[in-house]
Amino acid sequence: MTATETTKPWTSEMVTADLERAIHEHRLPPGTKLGEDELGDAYGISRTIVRAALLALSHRHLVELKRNRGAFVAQPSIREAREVFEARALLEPRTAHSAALRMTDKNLALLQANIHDEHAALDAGENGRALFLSGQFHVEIARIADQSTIETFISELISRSSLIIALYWRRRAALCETQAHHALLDAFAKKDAATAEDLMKSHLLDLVASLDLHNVQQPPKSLREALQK
Amino acid sequence: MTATETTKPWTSEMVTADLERAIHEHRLPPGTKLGEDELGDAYGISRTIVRAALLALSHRHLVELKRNRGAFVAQPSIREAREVFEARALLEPRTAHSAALRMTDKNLALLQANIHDEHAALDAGENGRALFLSGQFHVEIARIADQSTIETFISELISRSSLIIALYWRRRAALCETQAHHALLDAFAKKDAATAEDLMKSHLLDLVASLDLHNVQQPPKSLREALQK
DNA sequence: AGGAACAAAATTGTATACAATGATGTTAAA
DNA sequence: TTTAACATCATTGTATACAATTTTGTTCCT
Repeated sequence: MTATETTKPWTSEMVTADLERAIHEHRLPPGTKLGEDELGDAYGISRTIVRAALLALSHRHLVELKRNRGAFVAQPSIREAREVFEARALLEPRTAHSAALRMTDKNLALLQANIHDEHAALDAGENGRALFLSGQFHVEIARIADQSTIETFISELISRSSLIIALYWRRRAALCETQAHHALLDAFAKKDAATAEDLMKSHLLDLVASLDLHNVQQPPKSLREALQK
Repeated sequence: MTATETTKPWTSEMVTADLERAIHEHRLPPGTKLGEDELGDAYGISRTIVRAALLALSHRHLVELKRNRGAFVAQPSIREAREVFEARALLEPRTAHSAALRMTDKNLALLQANIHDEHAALDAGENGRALFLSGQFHVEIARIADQSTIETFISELISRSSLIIALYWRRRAALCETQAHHALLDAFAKKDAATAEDLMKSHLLDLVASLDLHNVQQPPKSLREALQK
């Protein structure tokens, strides 16, 4: 895990953020059991704090709590995957539009730095970190649009998308999203809101298209049901 | 409160739902202190469960947790109020569109029953219940659209809207939303998706217009700041 | 051996004890 | 009387003990 015992006094919010990032970066793959004692030992805290963090993550649909069974990194179904991208399609293009109108040089530089860091991570073979940064690009846009409510939703959807990518990604080619992000950056630089909105819309469509959301075998609801013929 | 001691074994989810409804119906107005012992006594459970419920409500922005101070029913700022309706404007019209396409007679009957119940509640002077039902109409549409992810978001936004109405409602006239809901129902009956989308869009605009989101005195961040001249 | 019944262990669910923090009230000095 | 320091009280924060449940392992019977 990320923590040793005697570093700092972890709050439940810090643990939540730490776990969310680990999930987002695929260091904790879908289905991973998150034992309370185990996590408590890792962070040097009691189960009380761990449970608060797991509860928070479950509210964000990043962790599934099974009564009397424990917490597991979520495994979004194909159905859920489609829904997540439907929601993103409703929220993100219009938010990119707003962001373009409010874009400042400073914000532009932030987005540029993000793309740069993602490149660096990819070159260093840190795919998880690259994926995280790629997601942050989208969250950053919502922040620039100055819509914290929508930002919260998008942030959750981005993290869930990372789980979806872990499960349903099919293109073996490296995530060529940087191209799309570059194009968005250009539109932002010109404060071209309409173009930014369109680019975001197609970017999301490309993302969905890069997934295999059809016949992949789904996790069976019950073993019994799965095994009878 | 709603509970006596020896009724049933309340789970944290049940307590969360019960409190959310009480907030939604304005039985717990914005700013109300939600003491842990007090709630625990009311439901006949320990603070452990209460804290889980309060945590859940805080994640939905219906309760504000102040460290070492306790939990309070949220008091959304004007800024937040605008954001909530911005988010609704992005999500709900398109969702109404989808719902119209998938509308069945059974779902139509459900919506009709909802409107009927709201009328009955209004006639009985149960304004809180009417407000709740009015919100449920919107959530129901998302459910009919078969978009559970978006439904979760809309459900949260609806509850937050109830807090916003409690704080910023200005028309003294009764909530004449039923007209808008009736019009929507007609569009749904005809499976007229485009009209449903338009009606939802203007319905939300009307709602915002019925609020006073301008010069109302906002809760000061600090007393000091508020009192120096 | 195969399988059912039972026993043991591990893990989560809940309540509670204690610590930490903040609010309130009182006293004493100026 | 004012005000600061202190003491008391109430409430939340965290850890832990115990109960409930599930899982795993063992034994015994067929």
